[in-house]
Amino acid sequence: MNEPQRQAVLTTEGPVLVLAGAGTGKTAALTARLAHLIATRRAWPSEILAVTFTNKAAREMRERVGRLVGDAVEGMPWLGTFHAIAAKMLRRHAELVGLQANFTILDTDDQLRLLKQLIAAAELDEKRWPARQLAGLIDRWKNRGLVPADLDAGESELFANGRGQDLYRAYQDRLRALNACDFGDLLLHMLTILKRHRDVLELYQQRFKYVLVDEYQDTNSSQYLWLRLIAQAHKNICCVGDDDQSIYSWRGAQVENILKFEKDFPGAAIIRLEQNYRSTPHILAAASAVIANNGGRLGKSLWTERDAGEKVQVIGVWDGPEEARRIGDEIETHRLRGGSYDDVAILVRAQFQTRELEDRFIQIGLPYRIIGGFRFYERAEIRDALAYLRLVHQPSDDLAFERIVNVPKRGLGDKAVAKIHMFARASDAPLLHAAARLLDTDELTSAARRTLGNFVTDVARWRDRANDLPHAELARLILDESGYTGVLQAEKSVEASGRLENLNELIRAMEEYETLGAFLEHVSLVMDNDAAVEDAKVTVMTIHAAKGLEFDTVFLAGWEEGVFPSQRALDEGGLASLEEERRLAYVAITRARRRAAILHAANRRIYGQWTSSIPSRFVGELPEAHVQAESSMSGGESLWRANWSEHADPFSSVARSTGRGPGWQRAATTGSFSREPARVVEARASAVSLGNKGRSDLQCGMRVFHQKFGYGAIVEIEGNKLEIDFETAGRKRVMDSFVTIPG
DNA sequence: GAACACTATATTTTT
DNA sequence: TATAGTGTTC
Repeated sequence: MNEPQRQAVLTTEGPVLVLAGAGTGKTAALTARLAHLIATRRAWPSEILAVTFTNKAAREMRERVGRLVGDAVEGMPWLGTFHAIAAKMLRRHAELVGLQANFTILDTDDQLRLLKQLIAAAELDEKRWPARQLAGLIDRWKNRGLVPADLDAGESELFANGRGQDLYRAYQDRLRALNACDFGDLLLHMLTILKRHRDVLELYQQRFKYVLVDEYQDTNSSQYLWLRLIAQAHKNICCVGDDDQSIYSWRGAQVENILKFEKDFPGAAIIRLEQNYRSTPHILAAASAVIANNGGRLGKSLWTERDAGEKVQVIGVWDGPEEARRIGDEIETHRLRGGSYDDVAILVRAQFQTRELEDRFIQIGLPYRIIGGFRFYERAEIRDALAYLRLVHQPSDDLAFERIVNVPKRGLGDKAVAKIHMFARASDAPLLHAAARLLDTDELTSAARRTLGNFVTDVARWRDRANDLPHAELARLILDESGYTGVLQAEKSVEASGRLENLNELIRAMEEYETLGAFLEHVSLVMDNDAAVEDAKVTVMTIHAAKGLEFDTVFLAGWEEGVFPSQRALDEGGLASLEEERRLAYVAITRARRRAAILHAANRRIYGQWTSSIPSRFVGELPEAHVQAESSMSGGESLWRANWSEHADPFSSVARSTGRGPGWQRAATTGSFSREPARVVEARASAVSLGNKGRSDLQCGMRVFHQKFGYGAIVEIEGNKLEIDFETAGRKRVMDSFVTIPG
C-alpha cells in the first residue's frame, strides 16, 4: 500500500473523504479499512454500515473483506446496496409509514402499469401525458427526498397542467393500499421514518459506529440525507468517490454531495489517491487532458510508474460498418499475436451502437458478449412466473393478479377483469378476494365463472402446498398446473424452448434461497443474474456499464459529435450535460490498461437515416503528444477537409436557421472549440441534427460531377451514399450531396 | 382473440 | 430502420 492508501485505512475516527481517481486502488484501500476496523476491535461487523451502489460492488467487497479477516466477518449484516439496506430497515419499521412488513417491491413494469391506470382514472389522455414521463418525474422527486406534500406548484405543473402532485399522491396511496413500494420509496420511506421517529433514528445512530460509502459521487439527495442523519452521532463517516467519474446525474446523482463534503462534516480529512496502477502514461495523459476541460473539479493529478507503452490511437473511418470491420480486424490481429478475447472491450455511448458491431462479429465469427439490454428478470416468462409466486406468497398483490389472471389465456378478457376490479373497489378488497366473491354472483358468464373459479381454487391450493413443498418444487407445480409450461411446450418454437429453459434456470436459482420470501426479496433488489463463466469473448457494452471495470485493450467507438457527446444530452442539459459527457469520456479512456483506440466515422446510420458527422470535440481535446492519429477514408484527409470546405458544405445554408436548441447554443458558446473556426461549429450542430435521405434524381450509370474527383459514373447507390467510378480518380464512395448532374 | 395495418418514437440504467 | 403499441377487421 502507498502512503495515501495507508492513511485511508488508518484514519478511522472522524469524517474522511477519499478522492480516488480511476485505477488508484480504491477498493483495496476500502476493504483494508473495513478489515482494519474489525481486526482492531474498533467495531463488530454488525456495527459497521457499508453502502455501495451495485450488487456487484457489494459482493466484491464482502468477498475481499472475508479474505482479510476470515469468517469473523460473519457476512457483515449491513454491507450492501443503498436499496438492500434500506429495504432491510424498512421491513422492521414498515408500520410507521402504513405498510406491512411483507410489502412488495415493485419494478418499473408494475409501476408503469399502475400509473397508466391512474392516468386513465384521472381522465387524462395517455398519449399526451405518458405514464413513462410521470414515472420519471416521480422518480426524480423521490430521488430528491420529496413526498407529495413537499411539491410546490411549479413542480406539480410539470405534469398534466398542474396535476402532477395529485397523481403523485394518488400513486402513493395506491401503493400503500397494495402494501407495496417502489425503489425510490425504500429510501424515501426510511428517510421519513428517521425524520419523524427519534427513537428509530437513535437506534441506528448508536448502532453504526462506522459508516462507509463507496462511489459517493453517485449519491442522490435522499441517499445523502439518509446518510447524514445516520452518521450524525459518531461522525465516523468515510466517503470514497471521484467527482470526475460522476456519470449518473440523469438518475438523480448529485456531484455536489462530494463537492460539499467538507462543509457538511467540518474538520473532515481529505485523502487523495492519485497513483494509478492500471494504465500507461499515454492513456492517463489522454484522459487527464480531456477531463481538464471541465470546470468545478476537486482536482487530482494521476500519475503512474508504468512504462510508456503505446500512444492512444485515433482512427477515422468512413462509416459505421467500416468502424465495425476495423475493430474486428484489430481484435483478430490481437488474437493472432497470442492475446485473449477476454482482454478486449468495445465501449459505446448508446446501446444502438452495438448493432453494427454485432452484425460484423457474427459475420466473421468473432466470439462476443453484449452486456446490458435485456436482463434475466425482465423477460416476460420470468416476470409471469414471478407474478404467480408473488400472488401465492402475498394474495393481496393485485398487480401480480392482474398480470397472470389471463396468462396463459383462460378466456378472462377485459370485461371479466373490469368486473373484478369494480367489485374489488366497491368492497375495498384485494382482487383475488373480490374474484372469489364474484363467483357467488351471476355477474359473469358461466364460462368465465368456471374458469375464474378454477383459477381461484388453484391459487388457494398452491398456498396450502406452500407449507409443505420446498419452494422450488412449488414453483414447478404452479407452472405445470397453471398450464404455463404446457402452452410453451405446445408451441415447439425455438423461442418457446428458450423460455422453458429460462424458467428452469429460475427454479434452479430459487433453490439457493431458504424461503420463498427471501427469494422474492432477492429478485426485486438484484435484477441481474450471475452469468456463468464462459469461453473467452470480447465484451461489448456501454461506457456506463463499464464503470469500475478494466481491460487490457479498449476500443472506444463512435466518437462523433451528436453520438458522443450525445446530442440529446446536450439539448437537454446544456453545459452541465456536456461536462457529464466529458466525464463519461474520462471513464471510458481510463478503462484501458495498455491500449486504447478511439474511433470516429464520417457517416453513420441513425434511425435508418444516413447522417454525416464530424469527430467528437473530445477527440480534439486529446493531447497530440500522446496520440497517434490515422484516417482510412478514401481520399484521405483531403476529402475530410473537402467535406467541410466552404463550397461543398451542404449544410452551410441550413445551419443558420435550424437544428439548434437552446441547450446546444449554451454548450456551443462555452465548450472548447478554440481549435475550430466558428463556422465549423455551426456545421457541427447541423451535421447531427439533419438526416439525409437519398436523392431521387440520381440513378446508376448516370454521369455526375464531384468537386474534388471530377467526372464519373455512378456504380451503386445506397441511401445517400454513392459509389462512383471517376474518370481520373478511380472508384470512390461519396455522399450524394457532393455531386451534381452536369449540363 | 387473432391477424393485420398503421403510427409514433427513438440515451445512458441501477436498484 | 425497427419496434412497440394501438386500432381495425373478421
